[in-house]
Amino acid sequence: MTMNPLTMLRPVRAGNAFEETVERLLQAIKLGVVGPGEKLPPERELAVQLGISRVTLREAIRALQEAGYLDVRRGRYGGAFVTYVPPPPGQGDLRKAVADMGLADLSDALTFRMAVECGAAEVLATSELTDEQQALLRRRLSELNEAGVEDYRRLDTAFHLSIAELTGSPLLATACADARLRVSDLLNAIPMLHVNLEHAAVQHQAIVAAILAGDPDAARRAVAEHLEGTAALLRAFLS
Amino acid sequence: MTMNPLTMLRPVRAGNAFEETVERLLQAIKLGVVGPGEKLPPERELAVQLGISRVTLREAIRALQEAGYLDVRRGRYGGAFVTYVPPPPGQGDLRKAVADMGLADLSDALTFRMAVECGAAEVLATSELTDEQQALLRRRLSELNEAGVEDYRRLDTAFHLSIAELTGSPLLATACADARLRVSDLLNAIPMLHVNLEHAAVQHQAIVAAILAGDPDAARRAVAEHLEGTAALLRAFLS
DNA sequence: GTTGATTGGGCTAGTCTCAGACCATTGAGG
DNA sequence: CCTCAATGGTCTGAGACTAGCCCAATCAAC
Repeated sequence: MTMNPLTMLRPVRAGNAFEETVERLLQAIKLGVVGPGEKLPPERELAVQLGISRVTLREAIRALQEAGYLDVRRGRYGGAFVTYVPPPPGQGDLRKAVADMGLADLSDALTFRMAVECGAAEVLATSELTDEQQALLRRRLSELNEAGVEDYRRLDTAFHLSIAELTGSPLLATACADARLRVSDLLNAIPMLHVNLEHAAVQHQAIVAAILAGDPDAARRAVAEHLEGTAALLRAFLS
Repeated sequence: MTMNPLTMLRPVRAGNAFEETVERLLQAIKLGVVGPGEKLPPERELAVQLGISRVTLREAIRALQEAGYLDVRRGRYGGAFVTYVPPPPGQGDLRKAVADMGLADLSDALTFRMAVECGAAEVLATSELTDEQQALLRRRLSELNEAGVEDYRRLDTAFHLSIAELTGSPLLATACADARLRVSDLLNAIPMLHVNLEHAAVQHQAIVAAILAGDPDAARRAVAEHLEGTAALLRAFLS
């Protein structure tokens, strides 16, 4: 056997459709893809998008409703409205969050994130951006800079994912989203200190500048430095 | 809506379990994870590894048997033996292979591969390698250098995937395997010209050297150059 | 008010998938 | 030759999942 088969012969499906759907919707909610007060697409549409039957989707929505994440209303202009508001960041849950996922998985997730997000930034800096794309990137940055404590995580996620999506590579965008998901619980548990936010703002600025300047190496380094900062922060609060 | 929901609200499952299993096994066979003459793990084991029932696995195996990829034998020391031998590379099918996946998907796959494989090499060059790991890397390289036309693709895959697996990040390894899969049909359709093989050998050597030297930047550049070569080759045969 | 479009709520028949048990075949070792 | 462990082959009952249909509620527009 010349190759390790474990990488290829891994599980075909992660669990049953219901569980996966709950997980997926929860991620969309926690990451703020649909923010507080907004509503999910209509069941019939969403079921198609998720590639599952409406019955299964409804079960998942019902579970999230009972868990307090959604408020479901009938009738025209009804829908499943997000009631979840992200908890105020605090140090309390960090150790628990880490314990939940395991140290090996944490390292895995951070490594993965570093690889794909750096890659995305480099790709984006290499490609020619339209005025519209440049504007989007700038807008995301300024939105993030003006964000309050409430919205910071969501807009931070939006900023990072925009870089991935702008590459035009769905695979890369998905990988970045996946990476973000795997560390989101950790990120939410980190207290947002003023100095850290300032560092992050400078780094975000550097990332955008490098991308707009078409400097792949600088973009990569900027992202690497930024993510390294996050990782260091995690380590600091864990030790 | 502050974020593009299409990245998060994508399909939960790619298809039914049967189809996904056939696909997965076919990939393992075509990539040479289980080479010609070797056999798949026993059904009961494999079903557990793939996270599916034995019934579904058997259906998939039967399909592959009827398609001529496997020879299934009963009794002790029996099993599902791989009969597939990779077809001799040729230019004939390249356009067809590209047409099958579409130009946008091709670009997506190449971009993704560039990002994750460069990332893996950089990560690996950053980490401290044990003697054993260094030896594995060297062995894969020398195996590849001594490979005949028959084994070249398989050993090339093994070499690239080893880099990903040695990072110790399953997520990254899986991403690299996935990326490789998406271009494997293209790679198989490229004729293996002597000059190209020589270039590739030099580049492989450079990649290993950079990793063993612990030079992340050089490792990244070496991989980027190597993959860019492949992409250029594809473009050349397509125009 | 009445209407009609939109949306969630619910039902059913059929298919897919699973876990587990038991049968059939093979071949090395005694 | 016989035995027995390992392996594929088969069946069954239960549960998950689906497609499609119709009902119920809501609210803007008329």
